[in-house]
Amino acid sequence: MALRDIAKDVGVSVSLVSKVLNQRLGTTGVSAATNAAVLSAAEQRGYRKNASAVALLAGRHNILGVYLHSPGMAGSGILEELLEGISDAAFAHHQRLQLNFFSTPAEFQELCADAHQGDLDGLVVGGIANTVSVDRLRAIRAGGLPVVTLYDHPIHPSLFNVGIDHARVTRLATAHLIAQGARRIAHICNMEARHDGYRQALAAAGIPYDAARVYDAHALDFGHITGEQAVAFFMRRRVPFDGIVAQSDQEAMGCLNMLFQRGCRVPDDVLVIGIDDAPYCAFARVPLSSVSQNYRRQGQEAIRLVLAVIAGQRVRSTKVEPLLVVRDSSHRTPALDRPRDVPVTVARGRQPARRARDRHSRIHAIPSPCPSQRHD
Amino acid sequence: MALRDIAKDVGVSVSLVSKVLNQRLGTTGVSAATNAAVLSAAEQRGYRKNASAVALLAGRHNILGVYLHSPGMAGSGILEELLEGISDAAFAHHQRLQLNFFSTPAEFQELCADAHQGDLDGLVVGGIANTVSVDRLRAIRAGGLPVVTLYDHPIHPSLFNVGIDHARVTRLATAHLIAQGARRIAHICNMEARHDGYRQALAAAGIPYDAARVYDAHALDFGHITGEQAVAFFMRRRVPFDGIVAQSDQEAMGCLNMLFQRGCRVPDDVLVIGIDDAPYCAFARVPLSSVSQNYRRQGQEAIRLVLAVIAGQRVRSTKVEPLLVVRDSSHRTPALDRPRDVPVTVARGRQPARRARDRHSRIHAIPSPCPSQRHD
DNA sequence: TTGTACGCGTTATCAT
DNA sequence: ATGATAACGCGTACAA
Repeated sequence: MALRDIAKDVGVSVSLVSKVLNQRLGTTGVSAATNAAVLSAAEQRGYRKNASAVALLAGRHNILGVYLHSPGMAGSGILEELLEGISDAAFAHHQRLQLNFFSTPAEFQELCADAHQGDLDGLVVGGIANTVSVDRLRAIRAGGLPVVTLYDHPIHPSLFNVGIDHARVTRLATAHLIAQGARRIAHICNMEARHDGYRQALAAAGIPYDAARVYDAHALDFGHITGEQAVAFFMRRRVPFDGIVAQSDQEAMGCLNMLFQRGCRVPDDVLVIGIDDAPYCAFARVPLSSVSQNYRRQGQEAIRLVLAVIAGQRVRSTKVEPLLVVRDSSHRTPALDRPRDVPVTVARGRQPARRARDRHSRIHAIPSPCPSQRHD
Repeated sequence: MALRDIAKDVGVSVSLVSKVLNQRLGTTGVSAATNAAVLSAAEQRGYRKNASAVALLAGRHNILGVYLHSPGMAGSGILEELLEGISDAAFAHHQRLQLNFFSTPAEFQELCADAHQGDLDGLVVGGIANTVSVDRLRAIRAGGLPVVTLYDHPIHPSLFNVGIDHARVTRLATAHLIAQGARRIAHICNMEARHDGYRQALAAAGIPYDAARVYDAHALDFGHITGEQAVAFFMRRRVPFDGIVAQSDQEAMGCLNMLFQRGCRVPDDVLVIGIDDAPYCAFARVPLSSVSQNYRRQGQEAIRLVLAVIAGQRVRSTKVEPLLVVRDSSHRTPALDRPRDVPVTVARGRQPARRARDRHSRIHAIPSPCPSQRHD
């Protein structure tokens, strides 16, 4: 099943077969008879190009490295979504993946050493924490390998980035709680950009900012314990609040647990919203509202971007738009007539950004033009 | 940075460089001088083999297809674990991946059509539900492509499988509850094999089987609602129980929710254990005990197996061993002195099967020889 | 309209 | 101990 075989079948030369199959016939053309014969022979023998031969000839490999920092998002579903976006886009462009997970900086550096010498056409680096070495990546880029990162912001001009507008994430969450009637909204603060969004939403609604309603957590403490501590903190100080914008779904779960333990009702007394739209939001004691960061799209964008760089096109770093997913924890009037979340075992389509389990939660996309689609 | 360049540097032939770098010197050997010169030149120029050229020559591609059925395990962490195992093993063997997720049978068939003609050396098919067509896979196998599946049992003799001993999973869970003092253990039944394990554990402890304590769920209803319904079912019928063996962590979460709603305490009144060891077990209202199905190992095994088949070795389908993970929900005396689960943001190592967040939950491996290690 | 020749980078075989 | 040659499958520049 090589060009040779088809050429033999039809009785023409290998190069002619190649031309026909690639439609590289110049100005002249082929005789209709030969054309048809070649095509049918190829069809019949199930001909398929040898990717290695093409790659060898083209000086490419059609392989993209994907280095992901996996800890910090267990169970959040982030990795699944990101990988689905990445694998879909890679497959569509006939790229194979060298997929690697790393935990420690040492592991990351090991991978970088490999990338430097390996047979990769490009590299996508992502995950959550910025535990990677910018210098390593710059060296790789300087060595000629296109690099696309998946971080909040570009970490260097030569390293293109598909980011997330964090201020927008919290702005969306906070504005939603305001729209639901909350006025004294508490906030767990892990990241400055997200804190900005919280304040912007308050300002836009004319609600004064009160630092007493902000609980400062360490930058990487996104766990459920942080949520519990935050609620306990506010209560200990007798700070009244009727809404909480957490920085992760785990934090929000911790908030729920502590609120219930202290006799509060959600959403009746307090509205709660998390970030990430983790799968377990759907089956929390009170189904948890959340802001999805649209990781599937982020993965797709990363592949598109790195391929564009490989192709020598001029590209720019982009950001993807967050999505608001409303469930009971942030909704004053839980709709009894709204169908209950379907079990997650129901098959879900690949194309729609949302999962089938959430067909019944309302999704609010941001209406403004989406910068992440600039290059489509 | 090709062999040619090094040869030019040193002033020898290309083939000699190849021999030196591959240590294929036959019986004769090389002069120490040339040897050193070649090695240092290669080192200095950062020489790296061109994988495409090697693949072309070898008639291989070093690419493995990985087709995963993703729905049904959102948030369980299964996919992460499986993929970490797969990518680790693939990287170790210098194999790249063509990773694809499918939801519907139609999508699966599309992928199969591609595999049939594509540049894959082998195929790993997995996920949870058996929604794949055995015929399609057999056709692919018959076409010469090694196929390894990740299902409960081999679905055809020509398709090797890395499976899970389901009876052992529930046997382990049930025996654990018995060891903790439970005698009237309820059971949610989705799969016959798991039901067998439940009965085996009872029998081994001399506890009579009582069909009234078994709640029959549909084969694919592993969601939290099933857990709620099961508890409600037993209570409605006034069936007494002091333990529940659920069939998933979501089911177990549903059990917890309904038990609390009805005023029961866990673990004081009822012991609860789930299956899968999903990440959210650690931050449930009562940290949830579970049986891990060791998906990381399963992924590693699948790669090993498919490479063995490619290499023409005789292989056999295997099974991986489940691991019992004990947290508070199944433990009569919650140890106050036991450190609380650390937040998941703590970095975790890649090698150990367990996550850092669970460093403090006790893991009970099965002491018997592990069949999955037969081929190591 | 079709065919020939060459080269991508590597390795195995055979010759020197 | 080292070198020359052929071959893997493909695409393209050039020749006919």
